[in-house]
Amino acid sequence: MTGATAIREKHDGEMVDRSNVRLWLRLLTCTTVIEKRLKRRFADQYGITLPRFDVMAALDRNPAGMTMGQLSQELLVSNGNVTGVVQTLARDNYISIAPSPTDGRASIVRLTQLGRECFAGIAEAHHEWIDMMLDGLTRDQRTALYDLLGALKVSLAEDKGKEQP
Amino acid sequence: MTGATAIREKHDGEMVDRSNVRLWLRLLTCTTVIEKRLKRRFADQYGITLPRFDVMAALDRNPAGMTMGQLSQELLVSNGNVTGVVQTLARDNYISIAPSPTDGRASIVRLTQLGRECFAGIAEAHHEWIDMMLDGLTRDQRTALYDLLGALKVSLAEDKGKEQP
DNA sequence: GCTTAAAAATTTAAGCTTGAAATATCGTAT
DNA sequence: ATACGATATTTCAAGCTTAAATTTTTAAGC
Repeated sequence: MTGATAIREKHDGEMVDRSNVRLWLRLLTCTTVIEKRLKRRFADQYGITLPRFDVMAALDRNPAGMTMGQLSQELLVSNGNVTGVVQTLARDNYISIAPSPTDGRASIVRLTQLGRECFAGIAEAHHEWIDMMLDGLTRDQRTALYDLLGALKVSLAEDKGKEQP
Repeated sequence: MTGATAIREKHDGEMVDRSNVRLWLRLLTCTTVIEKRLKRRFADQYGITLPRFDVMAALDRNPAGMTMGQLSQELLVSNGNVTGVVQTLARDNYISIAPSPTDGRASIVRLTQLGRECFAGIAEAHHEWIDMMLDGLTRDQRTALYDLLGALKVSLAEDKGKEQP
C-alpha cells in the first residue's frame, strides 16, 4: 500500500531485529510529517510559526496571563526559547508583557485583543487540519492510539528518575 | 497516576471536545519527550547531536555512499539542512565528501573508518536507550502501537494530495 | 541590616531547520 | 554546436532550540 507518495521511515542502519527502535522511528516519522504540514500551512495561510501558535494557545487557555516559567513548563521548552518567541509576539503586538505585581523578577504575559482575534481563526483552522490528517483512521483506531500513547506517556513519566546505562 | 514527574500535555486552549487535537498533542508530547532525552544523552555521553547521528545512521545503512539529495529524502529534511550537518561531520572527519564520478553537480558522502567506529558504539547505546524508554509498555501494547502508527502513516501518505480547506 | 542561596528571566554561543535564490552541471531538442 | 529547462547543491536570511552564563530580585537565616 505504499504508493508513489508513501512516506519512508527513518532507519538506524541495523539489520538485526530492533522492534523498539522501529516503533520509535515510526512514532517520530508520523509526528514529523504532521508537524511539518502544520508548520507549512501556518506559514502559508497565517504567516505565523508553530512555536508562536503554541504560545498563543497557552495564553488563550490562561486569560489571566502566564509567567515565562509557566510557559516554559507548559510548552516543554527552555526558558531562553520562551524569551525569544515571546519577544517576537510582543513586537508584533499579539501579546503584552507586564511586570508582575508581586515579583520583580517575573513578567505576566497575556494575549492582546489583536492576539485573541487572530488566534480564534487560526485555532479553528488548526482543528480542521488535524481532523483531516487523522481522518484516515477509524474512530476505534484513534481511541486505541490515544489510549496506548497515554500508557506510553505514563511510562515515560515514571522513567524520569531511572539511571542510564 | 500522575505523580510528581508526570508529563503535562500541550493544550490548544479549547474547552469543547477536540479528540483529534488531543490525540495529536499526545502524539507530539510522547515524541518530544523521547527525542529530548535522546538528544541530551547523545550530547552528554558522545558529544554528538541527533541530526548528526541520523546522517551517520543513514550512511551506515548505505556503505556505498549517498548523495545529498538521497540523504534529504531519507531523513525528511531540506537540502540546505543536509548540507550544513554533512559539512560539520566532514569537518570532524566522521564522513568524507567526494565528487560524484558520473555527475559533476553531485557529491558522494560516506562514513570514514573513524565514523564507522564511533557510530557502532553510539548505535548500541541508542538501542538500549530506546529499549529502556519503551520498557514500560507490554509487548502487546508495543505491537498494537506499531500497527496503529503504521495505519496512520499510510493514511498520511494518502493525504498528500488532498486539498486544504 | 547583611549575607547567601535560590529563583526568574535575559543573553549568549552553537546547532538545526526551512524556503528561496544563486550557481554549476546535465539532458534534451534543434 | 547551441539553447533551454531541469537538476543537484550551496548559500542565505530568518526563526527555533538548547545549555550555560549573567543579571536582577526574592526569601531565609543570622
